[in-house]
Amino acid sequence: MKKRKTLADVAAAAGVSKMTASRALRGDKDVSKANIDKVKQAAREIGYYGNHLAASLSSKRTDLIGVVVPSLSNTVFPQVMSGVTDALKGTALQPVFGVTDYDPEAEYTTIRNMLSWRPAGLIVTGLDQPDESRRLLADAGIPIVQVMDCDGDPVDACVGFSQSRAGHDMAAALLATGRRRFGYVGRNLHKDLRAAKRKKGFLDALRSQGLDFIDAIDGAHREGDEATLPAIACGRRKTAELLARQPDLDCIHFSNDDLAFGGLCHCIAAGIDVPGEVALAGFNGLGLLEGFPGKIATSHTARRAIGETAARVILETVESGETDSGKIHILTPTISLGDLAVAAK
Amino acid sequence: MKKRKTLADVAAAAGVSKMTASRALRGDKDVSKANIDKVKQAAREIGYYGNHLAASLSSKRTDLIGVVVPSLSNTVFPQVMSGVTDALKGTALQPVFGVTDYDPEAEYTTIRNMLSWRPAGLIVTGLDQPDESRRLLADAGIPIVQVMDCDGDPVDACVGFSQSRAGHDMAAALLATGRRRFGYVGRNLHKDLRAAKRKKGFLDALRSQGLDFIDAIDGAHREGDEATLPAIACGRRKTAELLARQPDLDCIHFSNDDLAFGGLCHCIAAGIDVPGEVALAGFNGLGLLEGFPGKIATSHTARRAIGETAARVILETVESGETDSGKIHILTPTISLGDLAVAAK
DNA sequence: GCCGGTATCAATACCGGTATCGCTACCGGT
DNA sequence: ACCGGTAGCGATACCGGTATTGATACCGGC
Repeated sequence: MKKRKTLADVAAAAGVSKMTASRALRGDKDVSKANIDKVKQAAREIGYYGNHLAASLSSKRTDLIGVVVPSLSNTVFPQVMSGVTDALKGTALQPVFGVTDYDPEAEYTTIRNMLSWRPAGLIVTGLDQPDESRRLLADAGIPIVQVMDCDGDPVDACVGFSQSRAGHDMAAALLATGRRRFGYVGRNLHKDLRAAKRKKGFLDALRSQGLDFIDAIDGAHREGDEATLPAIACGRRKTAELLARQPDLDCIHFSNDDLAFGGLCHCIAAGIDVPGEVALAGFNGLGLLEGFPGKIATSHTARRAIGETAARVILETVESGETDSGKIHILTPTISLGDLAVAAK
Repeated sequence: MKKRKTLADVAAAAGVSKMTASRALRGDKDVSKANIDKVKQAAREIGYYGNHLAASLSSKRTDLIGVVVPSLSNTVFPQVMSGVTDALKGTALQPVFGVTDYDPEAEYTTIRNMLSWRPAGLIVTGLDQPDESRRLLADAGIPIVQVMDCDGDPVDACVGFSQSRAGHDMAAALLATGRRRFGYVGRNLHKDLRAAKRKKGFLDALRSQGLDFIDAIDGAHREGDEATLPAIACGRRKTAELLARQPDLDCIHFSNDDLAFGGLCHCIAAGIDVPGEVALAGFNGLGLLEGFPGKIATSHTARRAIGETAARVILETVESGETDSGKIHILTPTISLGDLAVAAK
């Protein structure tokens, strides 16, 4: 294999100094048109493509934006990532993704690792990082945007919505349709803190009416198949379990739409009328539900927009050269009740 | 903001030279236990976390593996990414993702950009990069793994399956159940080359029996809503269109499961018996279909395993220090016909 | 014809690490 | 007591770019 081309090679080929070559390729001024052409031509001929490592080290700037998400299997996060990617398209900035698997330890490592690339900004999921991670973020000296949640104290900027209020509002909406006998199906709640917040918000609303979940499957146990089982299949199985124990529920709240859809699958298969006999409520408003004939209740969250806004916040902060981006952007989810509104008891 | 801590700061705090500090932190040998402790202690105290830019530039090695995928909205790719992430967990290597939106131009830019970070290896989707991109990959001097497809000539290694054979086999399986009047629904086929290959393979199998698609919606036109409409809703609408034009089809092949599921949604809503009146066949074997009561035919592709294998190939090549990883790994999809086998005419 | 100003380029000093090599001190063997 | 070997550490030279400063030539104005 031939040795990698360096800027010096380009400069030599073009008959100018390294510095002039560098300026020409970056579109800096102070280079004559003739030399710009010569350099670009030379670069193309020898197949030069630069070295970000050296460039960034030297200039103390990178065009990287770190994005830390907990998971790739929940489609919500790829959608946030899409939003970020889109918003950054056409700019000099470039996203780099990291996955934590809902593990705070892995999150700390990932953040640290990202910071060691000296990114221009960081987007991380959630507000509830452990102290150690928080300190890392706070001291990084770059714009930090925490997304998906706004119940708490952001390190810097924040784009999302109140998870607990989202849960609360959904409960209120369901209560308004006359439902009283609630069940809950969740998964990994010990790790998915935002889902836990929604559950809590939901529960608070129930309690304010003197109600409670009649039964709940959190899935904090049985790690094994939890991890491997696709969410929909998991939701289906757990719904079957729950309804076997409590056949007279009139509403089941799920921690998200995947599980809820699984629940719907069970009901269809078992011949249970939804929402006649039992109403199902998920969370997120996945595209999946849009095309599907049977409707369930859900909250539409603006994942894509959250990603886009987060990216834009960083972009603006970087461009304006400010130190503090510290704004809070709230994108409240909108509830849709599916066929439930019509079927209100 | 305080100035970023450098290795020199750590060294000073620990009372040793930069070099000793560097070695201690990296776990190199030739450092006394006492000094290792002192340095690590000092690093923790002042909150040092290294600078990958400098380290990589100096050592001429990075622990980055670039992963280039066409899209994040097709869940298949996040799944491949998940596989890569998992396989790399616990190793020194770290994935970096890039998205091309099925645009060859963007793909070229992304590859170039990734290479300029001097990654340890590259995973790219597909075999059909334009010449310019191919040359870039071939000359990079690092292990390259092309994934998801193996119809063609890989630059280096290759992990996937034959897209056209997959199409062919599905057609054969459907023909064996007695279906004869085929329709096709696809989306973005002008960009999604692999879906186009599957369609071609499918069509070849039909033609070998003297058959053809009676009607097909490719969706190469009407860019507008193509892009924004969720895949399932899109599949539903197009299926409605197709069946309106050709009510007597006995089988519709879709370019993937999302569209196929959309088709199923339409049939359910329209009261069309699946697979009694018309059989539906998708591609990928999404988890979505597993929990769902109504079954359609599909090919299960091992996305996760493809990601894992690709990562492992790079890992092994890097560790063994070989120049050429050049193996071809085939993970043939398995066809499941859903309720179709039973309902065979 | 002299002068300050501007356009263009080159030389030099880093950026923050790591590779390399040399030096010292100390070890056991004879 | 002498010697080769090795463990432990530090000085120095890079890695491949960019910021900065300095040098040169050429310009119009007086």
